Amino acid sequence: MSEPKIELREQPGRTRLEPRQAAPIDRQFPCEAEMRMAQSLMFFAYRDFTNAADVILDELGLGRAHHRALHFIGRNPGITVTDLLGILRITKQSLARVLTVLMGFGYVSQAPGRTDRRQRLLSLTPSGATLERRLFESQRERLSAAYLAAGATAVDGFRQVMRGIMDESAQRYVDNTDATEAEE
Amino acid sequence: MSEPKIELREQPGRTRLEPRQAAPIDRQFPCEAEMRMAQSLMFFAYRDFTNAADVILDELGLGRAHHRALHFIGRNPGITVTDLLGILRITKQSLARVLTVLMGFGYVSQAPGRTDRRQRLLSLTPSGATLERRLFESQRERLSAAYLAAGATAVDGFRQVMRGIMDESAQRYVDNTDATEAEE
DNA sequence: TCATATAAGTCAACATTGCTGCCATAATAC
DNA sequence: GTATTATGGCAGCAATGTTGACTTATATGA
Repeated sequence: MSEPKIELREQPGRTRLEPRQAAPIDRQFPCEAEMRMAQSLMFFAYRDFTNAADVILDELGLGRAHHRALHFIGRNPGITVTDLLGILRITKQSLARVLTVLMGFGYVSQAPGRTDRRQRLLSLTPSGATLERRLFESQRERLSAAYLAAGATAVDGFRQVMRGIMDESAQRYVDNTDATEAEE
Repeated sequence: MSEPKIELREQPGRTRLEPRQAAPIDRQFPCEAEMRMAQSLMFFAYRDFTNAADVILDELGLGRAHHRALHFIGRNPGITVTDLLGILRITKQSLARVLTVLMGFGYVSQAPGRTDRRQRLLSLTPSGATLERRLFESQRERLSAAYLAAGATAVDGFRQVMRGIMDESAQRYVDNTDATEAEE
């Protein structure tokens, strides 16, 4: 693979630049090649980032959906079911299936809301927090290596671009998280 | 979370400090808060990036798996089934199911290998290329907005970090693609 | 206070996309 | 000529997403 042998109906005519130095950003800024590259980057980075935790999850008979729930409950102790649904963007039924398992194993606990007793505020139990941390550590290794290799400036760029890709409500979420983390 | 308030699961009472300035990166570089943030960034950015194409895929009765195949076949015309399996990291059966549909709709064509006639070299047909481009354009909007807003330096950092997160073979792949695209 | 809206739980049924194991065919390689 | 490789196909299972309908408890507002 890799080399286009036959045809390739796309790229009508590309101007060629000889070398291939640092960053050949000449024409319009986000050129097609860069956008294409981004598609691949998203695929591979997401795949390998999640794979790190999948190994542990497999041992426990859990899946990525459980990890996502643990992560967001861990970051937002006392979150309501509705709010968690809003973050994950899945249906109540999909979340219920996951939460039932997590509560069955004692990783997540519920508490009625203080002001609104219809709510069931979700939190990690000690063992849930331990598991979530274990999953986190499994991803941390790969991630911190990437961060260290790239440097603080690159990490800042990474954060900016990732933030820009997500929709507004997600941006607001990470902005708040960021603020919260910083002041804690 | 970052700060141990009580033990480490929830936080009944948070100590609050007033301000919340720029970026307090003092301690070790990739501090926990940053790693935690990255988990959220990966989730939201991937979710919204793929969602853009999902709308179109739904109309056609296709899924993300079909999009991924179209993307990598489009980027690597004449790729063998084995190589595509290596990129996608799924089983032969999972890919076969997807390819059967794509060939049934006439989006993908096969040709026997020239040197090894066991191979079935995969390429996009004209209509496959059109569809792939349509899917690409749906993601491009969001992505190029993010790129433009962040700027070339940030994009470079984004690329570096994403590359560092993926495993070695994926890094080699994107390095080759990068070189190929740049010189084309 | 009664009507309506909201938070949450639950059931049944279904689709997509992974996986395993097993087997077949054709072509290559030693 | 036998082993290996590239591909294809079948049966069946698991995880996780979906819809739609219905219930219960609680909150809220006219």
